[in-house]
Amino acid sequence: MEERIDKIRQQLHAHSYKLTPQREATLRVLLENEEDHLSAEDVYLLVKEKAPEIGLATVYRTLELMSDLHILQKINFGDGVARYEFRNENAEHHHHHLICVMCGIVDEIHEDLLGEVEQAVSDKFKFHILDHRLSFHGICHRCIDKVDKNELANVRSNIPG
Amino acid sequence: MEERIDKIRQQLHAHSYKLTPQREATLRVLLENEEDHLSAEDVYLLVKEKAPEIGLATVYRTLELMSDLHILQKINFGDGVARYEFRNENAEHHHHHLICVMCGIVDEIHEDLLGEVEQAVSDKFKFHILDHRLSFHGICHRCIDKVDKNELANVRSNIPG
DNA sequence: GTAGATGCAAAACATTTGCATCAGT
DNA sequence: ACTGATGCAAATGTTTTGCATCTAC
Repeated sequence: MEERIDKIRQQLHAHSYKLTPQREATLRVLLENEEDHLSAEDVYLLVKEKAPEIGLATVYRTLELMSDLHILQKINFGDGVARYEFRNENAEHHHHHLICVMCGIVDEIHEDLLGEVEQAVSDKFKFHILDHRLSFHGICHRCIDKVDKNELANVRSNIPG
Repeated sequence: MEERIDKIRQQLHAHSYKLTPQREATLRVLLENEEDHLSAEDVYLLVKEKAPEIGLATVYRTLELMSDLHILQKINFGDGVARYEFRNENAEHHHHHLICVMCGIVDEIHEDLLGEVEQAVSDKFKFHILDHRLSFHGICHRCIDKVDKNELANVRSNIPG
């Protein structure tokens, strides 16, 4: 935790930005909830518990800055709010998501599934791929036993655009 | 074109909705621009040329209704606006997109690229897949010759969340 | 006539921006 | 003091909603 904060501090200083208390508090919230794909509003509410004077705009500006510096990745699951997660600087592309239409939980897949697919797309369409986005919408292992056939039609409508 | 309108009329009637002139005009705009992934605002401006009295809310309500009936698919490329395209009721899943970071054009891939990948994900994570979203961000064949190395760093920032 | 559909304006929502103030060097 | 960062409020942009009116059967 502390090493990661220190490393980000250095990255900020390298671009002559400061790691202010607000920025640090925001980053700590994200680090403590790394599994959760928080929205700006989520982060704001959690940061407010520790630093009640912080403003929503500062949270947005911090998230924006961290995204510009490639420390965070802004992601969009189609539900109308942006979410943020740490970038893995080793991975060439960002990872994939399993989104459960029953409980809404988002799991991550870190395997690179698309090597061959990218090659095929690149060849066939003469498209130079820089990155990709892949998500699966369905029912997670925690919910699969709770589902009956009648429900299936309804949960399908939880798949966003 | 007319057959497709007729078919949609029947689908609407089956749910006791009407194909009003406004809805028909909206659908015709979408049919005439099927390649273009129009936003609600885009549709509104185009419909207004034919039916100037139409309101933006009606366009939104029509797009929403068509999405509920699975006639349209609402999609989100992460640029802050929803876009709409016709669903292919034969295809099990929706198709994939190639998004050019230079010119912004969105091409479609209709091949099913993910059969094996889905099987692997399904087995490994015990996740029951209902649908997936896959998009590639990169440089299309029309732009590839225009790019030089200096630009590459800049266009990367056009990849959204 | 009744139920659904429309247009307009207002509201809602996420996000961004202007600006005066504040903090660290 | 200077530069960047903050908090607040106002502005923005997209989408939704309330409501009175209209339309089609």
